[in-house]
Amino acid sequence: MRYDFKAIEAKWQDQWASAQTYKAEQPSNKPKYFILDMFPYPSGAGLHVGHPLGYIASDIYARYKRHRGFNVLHPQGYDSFGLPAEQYAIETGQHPLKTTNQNIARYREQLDRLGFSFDWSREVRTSDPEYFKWTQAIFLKLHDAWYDNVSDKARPISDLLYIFKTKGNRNLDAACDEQTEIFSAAEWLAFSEDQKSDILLKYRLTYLAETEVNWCPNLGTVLANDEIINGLSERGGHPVIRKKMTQWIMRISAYAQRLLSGLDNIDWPLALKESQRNWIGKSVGALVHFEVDQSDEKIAVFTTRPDTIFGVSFLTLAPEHPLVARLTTSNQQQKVKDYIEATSRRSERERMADVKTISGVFTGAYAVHPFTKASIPIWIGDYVLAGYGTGAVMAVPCGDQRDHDFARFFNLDIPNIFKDVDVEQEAYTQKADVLLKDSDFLNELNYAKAMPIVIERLETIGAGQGQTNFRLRDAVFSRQRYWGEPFPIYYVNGRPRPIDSNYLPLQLPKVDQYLPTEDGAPPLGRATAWAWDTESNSVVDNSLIDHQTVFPIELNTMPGWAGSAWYFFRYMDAHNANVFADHEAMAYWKQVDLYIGGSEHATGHLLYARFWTKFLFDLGLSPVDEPFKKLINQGMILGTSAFAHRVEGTTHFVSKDEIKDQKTQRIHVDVSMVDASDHLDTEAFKIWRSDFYSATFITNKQGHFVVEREVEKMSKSKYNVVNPDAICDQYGADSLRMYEMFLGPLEQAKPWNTAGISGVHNFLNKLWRLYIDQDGQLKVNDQPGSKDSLKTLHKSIKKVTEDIEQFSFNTSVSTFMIAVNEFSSQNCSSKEILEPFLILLSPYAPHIAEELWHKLGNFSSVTEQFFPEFDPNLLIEQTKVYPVSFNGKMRFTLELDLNLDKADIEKIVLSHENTKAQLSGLSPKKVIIIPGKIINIVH
RNA sequence: GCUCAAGUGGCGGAAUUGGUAGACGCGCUGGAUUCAAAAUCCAGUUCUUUCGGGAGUGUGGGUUCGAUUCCCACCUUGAGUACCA
Repeated sequence: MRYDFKAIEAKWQDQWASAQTYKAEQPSNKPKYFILDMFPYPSGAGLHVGHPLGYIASDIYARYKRHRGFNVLHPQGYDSFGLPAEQYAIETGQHPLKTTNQNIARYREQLDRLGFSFDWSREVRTSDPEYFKWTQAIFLKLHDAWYDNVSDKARPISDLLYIFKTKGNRNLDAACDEQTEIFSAAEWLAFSEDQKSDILLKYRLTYLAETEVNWCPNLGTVLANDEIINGLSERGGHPVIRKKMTQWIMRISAYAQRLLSGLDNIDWPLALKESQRNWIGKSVGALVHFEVDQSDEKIAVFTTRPDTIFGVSFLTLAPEHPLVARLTTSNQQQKVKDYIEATSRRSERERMADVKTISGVFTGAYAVHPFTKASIPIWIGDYVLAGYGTGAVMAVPCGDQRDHDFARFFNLDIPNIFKDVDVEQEAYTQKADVLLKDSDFLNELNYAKAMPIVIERLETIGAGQGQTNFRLRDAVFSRQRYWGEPFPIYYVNGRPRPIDSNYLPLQLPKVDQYLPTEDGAPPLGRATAWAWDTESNSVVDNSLIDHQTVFPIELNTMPGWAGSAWYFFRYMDAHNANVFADHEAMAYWKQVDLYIGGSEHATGHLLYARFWTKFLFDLGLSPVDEPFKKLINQGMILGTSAFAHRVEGTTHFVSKDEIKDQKTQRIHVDVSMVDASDHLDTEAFKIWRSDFYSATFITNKQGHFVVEREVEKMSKSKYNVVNPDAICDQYGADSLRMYEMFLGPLEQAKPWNTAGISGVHNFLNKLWRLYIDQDGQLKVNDQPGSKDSLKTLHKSIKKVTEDIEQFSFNTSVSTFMIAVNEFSSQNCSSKEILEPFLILLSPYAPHIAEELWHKLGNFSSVTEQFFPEFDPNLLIEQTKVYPVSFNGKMRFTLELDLNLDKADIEKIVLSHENTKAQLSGLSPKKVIIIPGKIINIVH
């Protein structure tokens, strides 16, 4: 009987589903293991072969962990709020929920074919009201919390109210807006309710503020910093401009230090930790105040190198700096005005792209050096950014290359404060052990020693203090979109009030169109029933707003990352109606042990999820403060695009090897029309797109039309997408699973090549034929396995176990192939060998393993078996002794099986004549010697 | 510019406390089977060679009896990030 993968796979998928084989136990006495994939956004295009890569890896690991006796939680769900469904709704008027449900159904169908061991009973969808009710509830908790810098954690607003009432905020150290007034307890009590409400907003962990935001006119919404790449939107590549808007904002900056320190204790790829560190951007230094000559003004600068303060030769302000206008002397007035105008005409993007051009202007004013009292010219330069630090720098040309360039360009002083260093040509920017000179009390000190001293002196004379700056900005949380979580907020006198969490979910209202309104309000502004009645605690018609108890509801919705910032907790207790996840369930599952997904979420999702987890931890709602213990980034599977060359301005296509001098354009052709030798099926191509119907082809001498190949990202528009369904039809899910692993290391990007799958497919066929004869009868006996077969088996067990634990799934596939080849040549048909081998194989190719397992007469599932252990005694290598001549000297390289201490080894080795005889039957070690001297002992 | 990662056959890739480089698969070549094809099986496949060998893991050095592996410099590619003071 042939290996009928289609029937086998369908049969076991049904069986597993109906028996709920992969349901996680709860409660359970077993040790837990939580393994999670980044849940997908269900797009209309469906899955391509690149998507399941991470899911296959996590599935192998989940199955392995079950074999090891763990209670495995391996769930899946959908990040189902998002732009594409809304875009489609705008175009067609169809409710995004309908599109979303259709896409989810399609995704599920595709996922099911691959034999994943997901516990679907815990599925979550971020757009499900039963889910987003808790997203809204967590938002309200953030709204009802502030950050206490002293205890270094979030606390409820009620604590803050008590502090205000009893002590005011004078001695309070809390994360808050920059311009927050100081008040006493008495003053607080005298404030009106509106005033109190405004002040509290400056402390809440999610607050409403008018800020400059990144506005994308084409998308009609604001974007967070991580959604912008080079001044263009990540999605769609539309231009983004700065605009003032009132927005909900997450005070993630309060957690900057903890988000940074937390990275030290989690097992994540270095590159990913590095980009989070960059994004958080901690710099330790000092704030220094420079008095301005003949003025009461002070200029504050932030510097990471206060030790170089005696090298300051000028100050530079950003053109947008608020003091610019007041400082500029009358005779410089015009020049400064022209300069500011010129720079403001340049967009942020131009300014960032063009870092070579040096420009600036003198203000005419001078500052006073805090120590030397020397006069320091104040300049304006657009290399200083208004948005970072204080928007002003103390320029130390000998220690900073930008300052150096600026000084040279405008012919300013470059005083040298570094001993034995030449700063004529370029600045000395290292913090190495070079000593300072011409620096008064810092002379003869290095960076490390000078830092604390100079900061202390600055503090003594009141000219500054040590300070730590973070680049991490608070995250804008409002989107002018329909298809997202509504904010549980209504407005009284223009001031936000929370809707009590008992009345959640606040569901999305019906709208006639999904576009912003004519006057620029978000799509929810079109809803006719979008007002909150505080009496009935329900949504009512807008016409009732005149009524005393009825108020307008927030029109923005939450961003895509809201639902994904906590979804891992929901899997622990997916159906709880009273709380986002039960305390006991969370205490058991704790955190995600292994998280697999792409690296594109480095500074978005992965940072926000850590932020929310830390917040929930502070409130005692999470037992852990890091959500993902170990994280692996799977590499992308790339597509191999094909191009046909067309002579420019014609419909003539030229085979790649026939191109002479003609100017040609490359046209993407669908990869399904190209064979393994890169030959295009020209007839199929002609009917593929109507505009190519009359195309003519210049083929090569063999009569073939050769296309050009290139590896690119897999995408519909590049016609290089390979659909997993087609692969399953032709080769089966087990082949696909093994092949995706076989392609290369999990973390690496690698191109897809359908031709290669025949290798693993042949392997599965071979395995089948080895144990099943033509009539479908089992070719297995109850004889014990031969010594060779046992050795093959245990070699495989050892290798596969090591591979899985190190996530080197690609080499395991080779191991299986070698084993089956060896079994075949050993004529191995022992049940004793086959059974453990099937358990070993089942994480990779669960269907065929299950089928053969049952054919062997077993009734329970192969997934319930314990993973086999290897017997080291069967793995003893043969003793090898080989002499090698080197430089006329004789030396010996020995690989011995032994379990002896160094002295014994020496003794044996030095009498190597009968080494082999003496060493057989002991556990493996390696010794490498030259006569008379042991060079290396391998333990 | 900075940070990180990686450079091995025609291709994907193996090989680490330093020990016979190229496992395994694709592709290719030859053979068996077949009327033929598909499928399957067997053999070969880094380059070079006067068939003794010789060279070889991006380049150039170094450490070592021995280096794909460790160290230094450089080149290339990829990823991230960018006037961050």
